[in-house]
Order: sequence, then structure tokens, then C-alpha cells
Amino acid sequence: MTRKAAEDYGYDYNIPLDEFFQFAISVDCVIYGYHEGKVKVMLIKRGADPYKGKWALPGDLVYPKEALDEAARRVLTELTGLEEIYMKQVHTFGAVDRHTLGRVVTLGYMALIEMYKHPLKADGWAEEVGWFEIHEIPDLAFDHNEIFSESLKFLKQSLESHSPVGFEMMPKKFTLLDYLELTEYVLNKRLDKANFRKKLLAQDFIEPLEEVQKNVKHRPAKLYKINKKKIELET
Amino acid sequence: MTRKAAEDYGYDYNIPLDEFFQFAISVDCVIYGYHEGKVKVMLIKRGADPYKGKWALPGDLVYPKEALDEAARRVLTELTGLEEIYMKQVHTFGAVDRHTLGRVVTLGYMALIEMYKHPLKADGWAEEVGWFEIHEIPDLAFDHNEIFSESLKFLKQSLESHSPVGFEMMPKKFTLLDYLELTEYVLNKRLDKANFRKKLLAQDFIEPLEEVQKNVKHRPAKLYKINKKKIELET
DNA sequence: TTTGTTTGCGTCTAAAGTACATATAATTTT
DNA sequence: AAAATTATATGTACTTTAGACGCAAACAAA
Repeated sequence: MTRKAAEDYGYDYNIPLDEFFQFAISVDCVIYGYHEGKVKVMLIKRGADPYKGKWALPGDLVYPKEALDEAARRVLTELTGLEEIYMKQVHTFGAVDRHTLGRVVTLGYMALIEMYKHPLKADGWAEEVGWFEIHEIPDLAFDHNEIFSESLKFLKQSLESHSPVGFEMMPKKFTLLDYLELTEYVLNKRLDKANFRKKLLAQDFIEPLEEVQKNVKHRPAKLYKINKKKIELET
Repeated sequence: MTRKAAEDYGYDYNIPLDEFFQFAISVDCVIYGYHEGKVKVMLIKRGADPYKGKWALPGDLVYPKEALDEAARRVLTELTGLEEIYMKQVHTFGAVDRHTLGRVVTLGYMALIEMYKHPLKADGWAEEVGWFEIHEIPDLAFDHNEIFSESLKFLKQSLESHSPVGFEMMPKKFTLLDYLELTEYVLNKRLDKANFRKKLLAQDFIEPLEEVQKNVKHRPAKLYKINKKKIELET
């Protein structure tokens, strides 16, 4: 593409057009999972400089012919082995000096997975993979702490407004108390069991099963499931 | 930057790293203003192909050494002459074929201005500038209709939750009825005057002035102003 | 002084949210 | 096998918020 051609396209700059086509785009994913009462985020330990040895969000550069959501989904699938993952673009970060390799603008994505489903494995460029409680996130590489914060803000807002996202971290069958504990952990405050139950059951996408809990040393709780079709109808 | 150097930085790809640094980034701004009971959006008519003659959102490519918000602010200031403008990144769009010039990923921004304050002037690459009512937006160039829709969704949500953004379109002194009309127009539904008033005055960032309306042929309404410091404290 | 119009405040009612009490169903202990 | 324990499940009362509506006050114009 020549400068002249670019002008025909409606651009007229004092610097050559090629100068503009020097950005790289990356996606960084904040992957949330729920395990034993705690909500955790998957981090990878960087195996090379810059930030060698530091924990970072999993992410990758976007390929030249790849859509943005597609790139995020690729990262998620490669890392977790899961195909169907709830995923949402949260915010785009592009400080001039945020990456040492050049001008890399990154899109922060939030993803929610059923944690027990996926094998914990380090991928290509990561030394190590780990899950960190969301209230104890270490100092991360690049501007990843900021990306994490934005995603957590979104997750908190979703749970506060009872929008049906937290279920993405739950197993197919779960008790209402399980979900209460997830919500309490993320919001970092106690909620009234009875009222939480009523609020949840008022939503029509949550459906009771005939089944109950097994192997508990008290009255077993009823199990519930999510009707995803009804969620789609709402939105 | 050589392939080897890139690998040292933690990347290991099957295609050369340079291939990734071929993106351009742009910002596209949905600029909202309020005038005589109607909320409008500023569009520019494209003076060159592609989409010559079509209306489009004002925007520009991001310079190699320019931060993203900085680029959006530059576009806004150039176009409106205003320095202080409320502005918010809404969503990033990057379909592979969204731009004919090459791979251009664009960030959609929403901006709110006091419309009467700024001179309507066409800028460099635009043939014409116009204001369009938000419920009568024409078919736009590129994926700009989608960008507009996302921004409008955000604006509606903000007004519904009484978050203090709509005031950015109001003059410094305004009546509560003015703001009611703005809100009714955006949400496209009628609201109860008395209840809207109560709801607004319950927020503590809205402060009454001693002044009242002039030159009206009925009881003049009290004028109010916004206390921006209190808004910052809240968020 | 009267009439028309809009502001601005008050009241009532329904709905949603919160706090807390009580009944229920299972296991564990005695 | 009865009592104690634990957590589920439901019900009830109180509080706050949202929505509908009435009416007096303020000003302009006739």
C-alpha cells in the first residue's frame, strides 16, 4: 500500500502510512475458576525475559488473519483443553511502553471455567502454571495487575446484579450453598442464606433436579442445574 | 528485532515475529450532544473511498508513539475545539476484513459534550460534518453502526442507573426538567417528573443554585449545577 | 383579579430487599 | 432408640425503594 493509495482511501498524513502499520495486538486472559470455596485465577510463570520468573496472565499475539475473539478463544482452548468457555472482552490497554518488544496493544479478556474439568499443564512458553486466590494475586508482569483488576471489577458487578455468569464456574449439578459461597468469596462479604436462596430461585433459568447431595454428614441439599437456553432468551 | 531476540523475550512462533507487527490501531468516537430536547451524534461524511460519500464516526489512526486515550482525546479536541471532554473506551473491534486498507483494529470511544459550546466544522478528511438524532442514524461506513450501538447501550445503562454521565451534555446551569427530557429521549420512554426529581436530588453531587430560569412564561424553575468533586469521590 | 401553566413538595401503595425465626431432614452421639 | 447436632428449607415481619398521583405555590398574561 503506497502513500498515494492511502490518500485515495481518505487518509492524508505527514508521516508515511507504513509507520502506522507497526502495531502488534495481543490478548491476555484472566481465567477464573472455583475450587473448594475459593475463586482462583490461572497464572503462568514466565520462562524468559522480560519479567523472567514473574507470574503473568496467559496470553498471545493475535495472528495477522485472526479475529480478536478467535485469538482469545485459541489461548483458552490451548491452555485448558476446553472448547466451550464463557469469555468476555473487558478493556484494551495500550500504553506506549507497556511492552519491551515493541508497540503491543493488548485486549484484556475475562473467562470463566469449570476448574476441576481441565488438566493443569504448562504450555509452550510458560515454566509453570498456577492458580492464585483472587484476593492474593502477586505482582505480575507487564500491566497485568491492571488487566486483572478491571476483570475483577466486572465480575463483582455481575455477581452483585445477579447476572448469570458465576454459574460458568460451577459444575453442572450444584447446591445453592455452593453458589452462595462463590459469591461471598468474590464480593468478600457475607450474605444472608435465606434471602440469597429466594433471589436465586426467583430467576427462572435455575432449575431443581430430583437428585440430592451424597456422602454429607447432615441433611443433604437439593441439586440444581442451569438452563442455558433461558439465559439466552433473556439477553 | 530478530526472531532469536524475540525468542529470548519469551516468544516462540512458527512465523517470523515481524508478521505480527503489521496491525494499525484506530480510534472511532461516538460524540453525543444535547440540543433542544434531542440527543444527537456527530458524524462526518467521508470525502474519499472506501465508503466515499457515506457518513461515518470521526476517528483516526493511532500514532506509533501515542497512547490510546491520547489518540481519542486528540480526535475529540481537533474536531470540537474543546479540551475537557468526558470520554470512555467502550469496546474494541477487529474483524479481519473490517478495513480495506489493511488490518486495522479500532477502539470505540464514547464522548459526551456540551453541544452549543463547540463550532460545527469539517476537519481534514471530512467533506461535511453533521449531527444526527440517535434514533435516526443512517447506514454508516465500516462497522461503525455496530460501534454506535455498543456506545448507545452503555449510555442507556448509565442513565437508567442514574450514574452521573448525562450531565456532561448539559450546560453548567440547568433545570431538572432539562435533564429529564434528555433522559426520556435517550431511553425513549416517559418518566414521572416528581419521582425523577426526588431520585436526582437524593444524589448529593447535584446542588441547587440561588438562580432561577429567566424569560419563561410560567413559574421559573430553579437552576442546578453539578459538583464534580463529589462525583470523583464516589467512584 | 382571574386564568393558565409549570414548579415543587407530599402522600399513598406496591414491590423489592433485609433480618431473623422456625420447621425439616439427615447424621452423630449417648 | 432417643437426643443432640448440623445444615437445609420455609415463613414472617420490618425496612427501604420505586411508581402513581394530588395539590399548593409561583409566575405570566389577560
